[in-house]
Amino acid sequence: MYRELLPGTLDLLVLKSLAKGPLHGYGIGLYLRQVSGDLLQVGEGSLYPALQRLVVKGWASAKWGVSETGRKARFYELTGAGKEQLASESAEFDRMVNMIQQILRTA
Amino acid sequence: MYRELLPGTLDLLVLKSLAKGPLHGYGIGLYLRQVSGDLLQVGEGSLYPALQRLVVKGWASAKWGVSETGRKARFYELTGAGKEQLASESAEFDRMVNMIQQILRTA
DNA sequence: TCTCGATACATTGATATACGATGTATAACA
DNA sequence: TGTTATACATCGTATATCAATGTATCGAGA
Repeated sequence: MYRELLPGTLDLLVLKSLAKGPLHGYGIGLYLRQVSGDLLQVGEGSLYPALQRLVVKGWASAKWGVSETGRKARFYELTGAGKEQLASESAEFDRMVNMIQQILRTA
Repeated sequence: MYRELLPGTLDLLVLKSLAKGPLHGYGIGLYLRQVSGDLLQVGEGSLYPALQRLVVKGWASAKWGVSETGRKARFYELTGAGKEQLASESAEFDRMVNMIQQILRTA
């Protein structure tokens, strides 16, 4: 079983990470770790494939740049379609969760 | 992408379905469909493997019986470990969801 | 100056999951 | 008699996550 993460939610979390502006992969990992209070530690073997998926689907674009620390880094940025995807996938997630929690709470 | 179901939650939903008493596979499918207001339609190709998993892990036991309609049917029942699993997995799900929703709602 | 830790990229292989398609069989009912 | 609903199950495919591994660079401190 997958433990670290609720399966199927990684792409959504990455989309959200990019919502405030471009970030490189490593930065996304740090961001998620930070906003989750160290609960989420997304491995690179999960994160980079996820970023590839977003680019392939046209939800993010990637370009090389220089990180805050002066290092070469690949920056990912949400496209217009990516912003729409974030909104709809987020709503869908809430819908799913509400349904499941309702079932779990029925006596 | 998986659409019908939030991945990783099927076993939890099946455990919950069995919480009120023994059920056969077909009955679980009907139950989930009913309590979700027709939103959830778990296919048999998902459901039966899930039941096998629960049995293998010792969370459910299976025995042949006769259904309400007089048909031969395999009834699944929660074990003690299964009840514990339902409780802990349910709590874990809530924990995960809270974390994700908190992240999604940060400005 | 050399080494080490942190930063940053990425791939590979193992494992698990979900789903559509398919196949079997029986009971009830029209 | 045939059709629908019930009930079991498996197979192949697509997808996802994760652990492990590999490469390279930068800055700080020994």
